[in-house]
Amino acid sequence: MSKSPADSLFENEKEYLRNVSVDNVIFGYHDKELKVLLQQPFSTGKWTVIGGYIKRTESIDQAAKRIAFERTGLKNLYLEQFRAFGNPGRVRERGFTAKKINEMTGKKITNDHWIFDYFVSIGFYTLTEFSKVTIKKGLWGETCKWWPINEIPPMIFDHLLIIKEALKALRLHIAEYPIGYELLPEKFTIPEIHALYQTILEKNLDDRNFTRKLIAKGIVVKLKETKKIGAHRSPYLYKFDLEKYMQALKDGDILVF
Amino acid sequence: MSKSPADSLFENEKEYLRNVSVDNVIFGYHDKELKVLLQQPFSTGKWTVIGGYIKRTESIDQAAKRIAFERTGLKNLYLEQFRAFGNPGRVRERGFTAKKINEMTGKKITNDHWIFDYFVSIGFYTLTEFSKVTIKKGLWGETCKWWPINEIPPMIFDHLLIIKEALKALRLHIAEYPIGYELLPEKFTIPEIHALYQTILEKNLDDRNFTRKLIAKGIVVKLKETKKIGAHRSPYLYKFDLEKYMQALKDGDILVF
DNA sequence: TTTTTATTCCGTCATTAATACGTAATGATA
DNA sequence: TATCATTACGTATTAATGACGGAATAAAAA
Repeated sequence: MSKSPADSLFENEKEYLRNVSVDNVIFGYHDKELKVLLQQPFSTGKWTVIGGYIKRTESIDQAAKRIAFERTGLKNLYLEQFRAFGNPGRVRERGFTAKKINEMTGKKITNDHWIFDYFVSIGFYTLTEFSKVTIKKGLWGETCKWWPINEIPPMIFDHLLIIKEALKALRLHIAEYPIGYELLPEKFTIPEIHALYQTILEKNLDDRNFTRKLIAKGIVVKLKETKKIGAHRSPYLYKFDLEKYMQALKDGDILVF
Repeated sequence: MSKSPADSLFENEKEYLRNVSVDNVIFGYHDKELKVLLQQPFSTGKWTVIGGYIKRTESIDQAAKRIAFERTGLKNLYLEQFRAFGNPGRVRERGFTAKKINEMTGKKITNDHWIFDYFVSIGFYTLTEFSKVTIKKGLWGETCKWWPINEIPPMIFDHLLIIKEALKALRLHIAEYPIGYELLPEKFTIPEIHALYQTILEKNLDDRNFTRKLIAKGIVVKLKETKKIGAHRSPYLYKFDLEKYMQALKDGDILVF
């Protein structure tokens, strides 16, 4: 029988903060598909987002980054905090009792131990190219896979709500800050970036108006080259104007689509 | 020597969650002034926002509401969660040691007890009419008063950052959701609501354009009456169209000023 | 008493932004 | 050879925004 994260938390209880955790909603984009990385830690059939505990020596942002790295292998993921979740309904381990923990770890605790209280979870989200990610198995060999955003399996506790809130936050975010630099190749076509926005916002955007606005903001620059694809006519290639892109990332620049 | 909140937390450690707390930034508006409610819990000279701990039986939203009520006496305050703060720098009680706690409470604990780890704090803000509030002293008789938003005294830990982030969130919020219903009398004048927006946003808004946009949204309705004030000509009175106001509160309705 | 100033109110105009379509050229497919 | 999807460029209408002009009133100042 494999050990669960809660055992580990309990065994290393001096290393982690109590009653607080981090939950990362890791979105992945690739070829007109938006997915979310989920894991199935126990054999309950229920899935969870990529969560973990906070070490007493690290900040919540560092914890989120570490936890995301442990699953995706990606350093420098930008994780945006969007909300905290906390109510008495979200107890970590319904199946656990003081007796069971005593059998498993040899530790004697009472039923009013903090491990039986609920955990407040700080929600973060990020967006990456999912073909770049090699999923790493967790310490307890959990199943872990990408799920399309519209086919989410049964989730534990309030994790479906967490995903929905994260998606809402992501969509609000891209109305003010540009995306694409980590998601598209260095040189990309207008149809590619158009599909990216349409997929994430899940709505059709008039191609002529979309292009006009994007170019008006100055964050994309047209190149002389075209992309040689077998199918159809060769579309022009564009690249981001890094300076303007970073400026817009920093200060925000409302993009209404 | 009065007891500190930490003593109480420690004594009632079965009642509260560990390593998590709530911090409420309570903004108060009255007569063209925006203030924030702060308390000075210990005689350190430093001030804090209105914080407290989360009971294991309540949600974080309920905790925020209870904590705000304990200071202001106001039920039904709407508190909006805006961010969580957590890094190893924000230890609650620098002055406390295991020895000191043992002397004060008789409890024997070690220096790696969770009370010495940092607390993740969930930040909430609210906005009220500060002339409606009768400040209640806390259990430990802390000094508690309203401070103008531009004259914040020295704050503990990252509490100045918490106020600044809350103010940023508040200003973003009123760009999408109406305010005023809890802040203005039932019947109010255009100059009054104009001053409210100008004060909170801390910028001048063209009065003609402001009025035009407000009326275009339909959330205010002109009345036949005028306000009989001694000074100057009698301005018309307006009231909120509650139905449209609540609709805008629910769905959001961008108001660019 | 007359002039000045502050307050409240209503209105205009130029500019910019948003929305909704039209259509031609290309090359793959039927 | 005809059809269709893809890419690209353009325009017309409507709506929103920002910057001003100025009149009427009444209090305050001269």
